[in-house]
Amino acid sequence: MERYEHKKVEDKWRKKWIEANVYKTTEDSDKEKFYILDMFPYPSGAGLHVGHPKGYIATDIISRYKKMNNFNVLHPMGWDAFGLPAEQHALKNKVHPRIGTDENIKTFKKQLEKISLNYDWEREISTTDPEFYKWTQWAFIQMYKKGLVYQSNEPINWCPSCKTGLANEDLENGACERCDTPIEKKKIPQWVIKITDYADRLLEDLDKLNWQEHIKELQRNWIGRSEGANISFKVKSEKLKDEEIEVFTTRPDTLYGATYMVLAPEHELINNEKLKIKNWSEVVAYQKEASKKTEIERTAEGREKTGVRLEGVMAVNPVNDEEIPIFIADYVLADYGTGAIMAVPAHDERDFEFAQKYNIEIKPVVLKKDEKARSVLMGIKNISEDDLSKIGVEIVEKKDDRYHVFIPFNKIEEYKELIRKKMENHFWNEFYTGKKFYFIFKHKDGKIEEFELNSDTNDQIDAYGMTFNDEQVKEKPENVYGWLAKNDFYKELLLSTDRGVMINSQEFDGMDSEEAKEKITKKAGGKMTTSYKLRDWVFSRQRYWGEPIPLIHCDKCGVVTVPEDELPLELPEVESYEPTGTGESPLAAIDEWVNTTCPECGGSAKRETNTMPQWAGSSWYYLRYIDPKNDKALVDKDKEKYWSPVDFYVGGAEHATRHLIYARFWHKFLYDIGVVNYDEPFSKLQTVGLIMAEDGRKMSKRWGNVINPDDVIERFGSDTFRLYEMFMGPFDASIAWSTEGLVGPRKFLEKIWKSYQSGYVGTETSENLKKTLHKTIKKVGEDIEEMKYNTAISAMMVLANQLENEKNMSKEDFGKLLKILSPFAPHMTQELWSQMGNDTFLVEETWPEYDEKYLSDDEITLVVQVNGKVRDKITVSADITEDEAKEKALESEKVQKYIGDKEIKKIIFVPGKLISIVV
RNA sequence: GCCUCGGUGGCGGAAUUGGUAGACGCGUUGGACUCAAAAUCCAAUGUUCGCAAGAACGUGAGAGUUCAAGUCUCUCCCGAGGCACCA
Repeated sequence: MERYEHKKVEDKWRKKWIEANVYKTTEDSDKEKFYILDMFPYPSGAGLHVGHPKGYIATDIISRYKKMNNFNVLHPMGWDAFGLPAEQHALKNKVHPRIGTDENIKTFKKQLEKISLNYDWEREISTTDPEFYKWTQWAFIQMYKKGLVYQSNEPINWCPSCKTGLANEDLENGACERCDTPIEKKKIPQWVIKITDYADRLLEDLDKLNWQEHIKELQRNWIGRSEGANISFKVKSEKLKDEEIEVFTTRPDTLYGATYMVLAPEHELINNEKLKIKNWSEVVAYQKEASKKTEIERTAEGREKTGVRLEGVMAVNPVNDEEIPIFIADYVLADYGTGAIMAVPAHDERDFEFAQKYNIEIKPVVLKKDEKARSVLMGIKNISEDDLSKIGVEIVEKKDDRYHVFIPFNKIEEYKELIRKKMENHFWNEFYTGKKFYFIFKHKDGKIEEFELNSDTNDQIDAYGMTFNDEQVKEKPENVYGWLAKNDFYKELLLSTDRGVMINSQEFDGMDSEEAKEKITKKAGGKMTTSYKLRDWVFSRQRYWGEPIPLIHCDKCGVVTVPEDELPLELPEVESYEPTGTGESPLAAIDEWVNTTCPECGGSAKRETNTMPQWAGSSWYYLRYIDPKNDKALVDKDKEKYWSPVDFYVGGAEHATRHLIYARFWHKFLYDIGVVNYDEPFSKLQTVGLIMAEDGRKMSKRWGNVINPDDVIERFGSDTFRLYEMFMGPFDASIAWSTEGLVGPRKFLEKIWKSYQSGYVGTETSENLKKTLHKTIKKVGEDIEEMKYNTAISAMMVLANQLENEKNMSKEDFGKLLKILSPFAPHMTQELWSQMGNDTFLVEETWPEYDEKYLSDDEITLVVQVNGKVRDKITVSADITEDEAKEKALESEKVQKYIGDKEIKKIIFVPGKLISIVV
């Protein structure tokens, strides 16, 4: 009997497939297309580890499956090869980054070929290839022409270790995503792309994508849309009359509670000399301090808020003309909203903290809706607990001289009556009715006065409150809500961030706060607007190994784009790739490249020396596979129409808010200028789970726990490797590698090999085995479509086990088995297929159909439950009627034992499943 | 703090969407073959009690709905990922 030697089998077929060019994608086909794509890798020096191919194997399986189902499949691969590691390597070894990059690509490709992934290598691309990045530059120029690119001098995120500016997406907790170095703010001129112009579309179009909900949610959060209002406050100082500051707020309903205003330290108005800020030096000192801080220092958890008041300047609240102080504080961010806020300490935790520190008034304007009325009850000498419980009042806290109580809404009148009768003289009681506060004053002589708290009664209540406490009446009355909020029992109602009922807000009192939002905004002369967390895309990098930005600076004409017929603008050779760290790229040192002529006026001009971020090429690479050699256009329109969009995109979840946002943006732009026919690039997205090391940690050179696929393939074979990675568990789960675990899939392959070599094939297939076979055909097809490979493989294992037991199968049926296994284990199945006398390639064969008649069983096992517990299992024919089933179930001795002489109350029959008897 | 997933044997994981919990694989134990070992094959393998037949318990914890809950509802605990001074 011939032994299964994986090496021999796999080498043989790998060679034959390449010779026969079976993976080539044919154009102009009448077949339905299917574009399946992997996120292309960065070819690192370390080569592949076993985690990389997991996604590639999955797409390979789908690709083969779709081909066998008569689809025209596009399944390409390429290289995302610009980036820092190649440059770092070049610096260290004094070779051009291109050399290292090319070597790495070669290694990666060799490794991938060993797995026999059916990529059409004729469509291979690399982002570093000038013929490719020509079109990255071209798209950038189109964006520039459409006004989507602007130069910014705002301070940007700067990584002092990578010596380059970074986009918001490149940060992780305030540090560089690559090297973990804390980010500094640095002022250097930057090219920025207005991705925020697309924020709404990026958000809304998520709804039409067939992506995992969890990834869409990440994008929604990243875009971070919030509805709110822009409202202007007049600014007053000695000299200044007409200046205004606009704030952004999501809570315009709380405008009456705005007791101060805060500007970001970088806010431009501060530098307006007319403000006549009296403590100018203090303000400047604070600005300086703030600019020095790293992102991490600024946002460190638990950090106390700081700020400086602008002395001699006040803002005027547009709805009640109240003058409020203005502060600068770094808890307000310059680049979100308008860089200025109205601070409402009563309904915002940060403002509350700041107000407490700087002793600013806290004025509640929204009363939280509560389930119960509540009160702090004093003067209780004559009030017994019994008195209270009789009318349903619940004591939540008891102190010597007071109760904190909840009052049912329908007992409020009884409660009032009790207070009037039994509260001691010279006390008052206030309680919250669910909508407002109500006061009952009992004077020394027993006279009773009652008030609802509102702006008319506020002063009177405040005055009574004072005299009852034997204090002097104040000259200026206080806000009663303010002193009520000092009591913790009321604080949670008055100082909450929830929606509720308006109070303390003149004509809006009593209104629902949601409803008040728009009305108060209107009264304030503001307008409803939307703000986003998403920032514009900082697009300049001060490094060498990236696409040169195709712009020219001319003294006369300003910034001019490089003429399109001069593209690609190639990276020049340079002596030193070393980043300068000054904010200039290494390209700035090459005079003969930098100095050029202006394409508009012909005068002398200088080239832009920054390069593009690594995300540029990957934002559109998937389009180039459709038409990789086209030198007239980014992609041919007809070809694009046929192949786009990508039907299935597979890659790591870590790209959810980076690559996948940039690519969607880039694609929408290309759609807007008519280059592509669809406004979303990837209709279905599936994320791959990580493969962890055997020790449960991430695979990393640092831990020395990396598993190289070459070693695995050498020992177990590529087919086993492929099967194992798919069998490990759910595709998107991250699971630890187990070398022991490889034995299972290997044994499974050997079982099938042996079944053939032992002569089990060629005779009859039993009825039973036929049933399993057809059920398996159905299941494997369905599971592939849903990427449930682990269960597909286990179903085939069941089939193989049964074949081994029965030792008989027809040639035709065994062929079907080989076909459904072939996407998973292409080499061994192909060898057996050929040994059976076939001279075709399995990948070019047709996927077998299952026969409905084998899917249902004639006899089934019916579970019999008594009171919900399984007591017996009876074998019956599949089409048994309810009455027959009941009769049979009751005949069972075991069942009778549990029924005994008890009365049968109910019998439930679930066809094909169970019968449940309730006694 | 907020958002999104998860929690099932010694381990990776199944479970037709409310209907036999633990498929399939690994590991472990026993047996066959062998001078022996490896490989292979057969059998057992959730826990507890029991010689056995069998019984009870069992899907993070607690309650609830139901004839029936891993699956639905509520409360809580733990873990992973993401966001985080975003007004």
